[in-house]
Amino acid sequence: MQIKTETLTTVLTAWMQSAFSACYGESTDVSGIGVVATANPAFGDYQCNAAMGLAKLFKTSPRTVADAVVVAAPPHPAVARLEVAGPGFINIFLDNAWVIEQTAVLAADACHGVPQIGHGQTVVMDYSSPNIAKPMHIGHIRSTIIGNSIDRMHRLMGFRVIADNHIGDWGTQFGIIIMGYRHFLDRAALEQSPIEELERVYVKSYEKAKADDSWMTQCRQELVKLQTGDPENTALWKQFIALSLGEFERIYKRLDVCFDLVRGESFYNDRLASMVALLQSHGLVRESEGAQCVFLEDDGLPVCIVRKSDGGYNYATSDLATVQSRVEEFSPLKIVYITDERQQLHFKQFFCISRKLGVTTRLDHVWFGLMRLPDATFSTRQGNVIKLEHLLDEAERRALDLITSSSPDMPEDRRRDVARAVGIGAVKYADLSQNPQTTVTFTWDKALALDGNSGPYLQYAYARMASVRDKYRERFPEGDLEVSRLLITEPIERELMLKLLRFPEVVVRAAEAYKPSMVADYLYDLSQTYSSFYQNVPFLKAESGIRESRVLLCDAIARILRQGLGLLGIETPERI
RNA sequence: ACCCCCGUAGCUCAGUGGAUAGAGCAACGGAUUUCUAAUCCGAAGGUCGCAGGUUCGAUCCCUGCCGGGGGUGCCA
Repeated sequence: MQIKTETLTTVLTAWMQSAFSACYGESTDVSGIGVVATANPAFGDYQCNAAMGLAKLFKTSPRTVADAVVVAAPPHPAVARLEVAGPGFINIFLDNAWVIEQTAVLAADACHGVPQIGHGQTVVMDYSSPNIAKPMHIGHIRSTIIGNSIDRMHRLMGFRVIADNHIGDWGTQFGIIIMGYRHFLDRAALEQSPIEELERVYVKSYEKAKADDSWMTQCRQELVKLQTGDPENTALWKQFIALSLGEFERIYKRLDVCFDLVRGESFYNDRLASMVALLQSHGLVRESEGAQCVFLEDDGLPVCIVRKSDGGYNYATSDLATVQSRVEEFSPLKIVYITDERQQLHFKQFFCISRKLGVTTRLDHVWFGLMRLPDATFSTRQGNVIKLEHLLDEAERRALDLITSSSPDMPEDRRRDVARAVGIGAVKYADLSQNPQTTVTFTWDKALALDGNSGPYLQYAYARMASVRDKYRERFPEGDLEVSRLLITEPIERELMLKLLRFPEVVVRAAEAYKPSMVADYLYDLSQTYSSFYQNVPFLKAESGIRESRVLLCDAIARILRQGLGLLGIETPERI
């Protein structure tokens, strides 16, 4: 079986490069010559701007270069004509029959033209990674949602993805929690809401530790007992994990996020000592103030502690051991970490040390900006956190209100189901449509927007497409879309087809840039154009032939929109 | 002190080394006997933080400055 790896842009780029070669000889370096979609249809569909840059090299004018390339370009089935414009732009006009044919091919393809560039390769994705004994709040949604979307994009491109939820189940906080649990626990509250109660005792114990040195010392002792296998503390620790995972799982189910592995940091505990030994054998470790350190000043990075003066290990060591384990077990092409921006230095350090140990696997850190509240930075201790479940509940409630008023005839259970999809879709889209690297200022109205540039706008557009298809079947039972073909009778139909043909490269570029927002942007733009089409051009009332073409186009857009929203983890109800 | 992000319409944000910088919200004027008005159409809104530089061409790349956020050896 042949694996598709091309997109429209790569096809046109290769062709344009061959035209330059034909014109200026095989020895000319054409690797920098590219093709981009035009901003204005007056300038064609795609354009090549290379003539301007190369004119100096060829010691002639840009227009002369462009004219020569246009003449030398071999015929291509996709290209109707070329035009030289302005200072030396080469404008490419695609052939209508080819556009129609490719749209039909794209719509029928299971992956909708997305190239299978990951075929036969494995990627490990490390995202979400909440800490045990702490509730998930709105700050945790970004890693989960962004990571999951990047995960989905890679799967669509044919990668085997190992999504690993690297739970924070080890570390100094457990001494504090154990002390809190022993002294402050309210059993009834634990029954009611386990994580909230665990967090409460943690915060109380933490406050006491800050003020009371002897309490802090006892916390450390409990931690040491846990780390040395004390049965009682180990049992407590396991209980904390079980309680937390149960609550996390409930949220993941609502968000439709699932992992292939849930391995906490503790999974790698027995590798920590040997990891430090390995670092030592590479001559990377030096003792400083009682701690084992890797100095990275030659790489322009601050020192990294791999074993504390008390003999404990910290997260750099743990992450190094985790890489080692993942490389051994999965032989991945790359390992991708999705965390907030505060961890950039940590990842630079441990990636650097990994390379010194000879790890050649590509390691990528995808970071995103913090979530803030309009008036304050929010933190657990200030008590101004918004729990993730509260956000999701509120989203579904608002969506239900809207559906109840706009579709009063819909049965109750169905209305709830749609409200769930729309509410969760609104929350996800609000996050994914923004450039990940900017700080998000959380507001309820933005996170739960149901109109304008929002998840529900896209879902609504989809529901209308589905409705068109169903209405067609209802009113024209004798019609056969299978044997009908696409036509271009209005400029907006061609515009829509060209947008559909861009879907594969949007997915590839978004995945490579780790930016789901690029997919969101594309889908919103597509949906806007569709809405205009829908509003201004009759489908079912058009004459036979044109009617079938428009219904087919509508169906093609629906398929792409459904797949695209799927990449964002957003459902597409058939009715809203 | 140093390092990393951000600064675009009143507000929230897209955007790309290319031709006339775009959406949403808010505000203004229209459209519903019609395929779902959660929509569409129109008008309005900009020294792309400031100043230099590179380039045929810079909002985008480089340097400096100003403003905001984050980080910097024993938390993760």
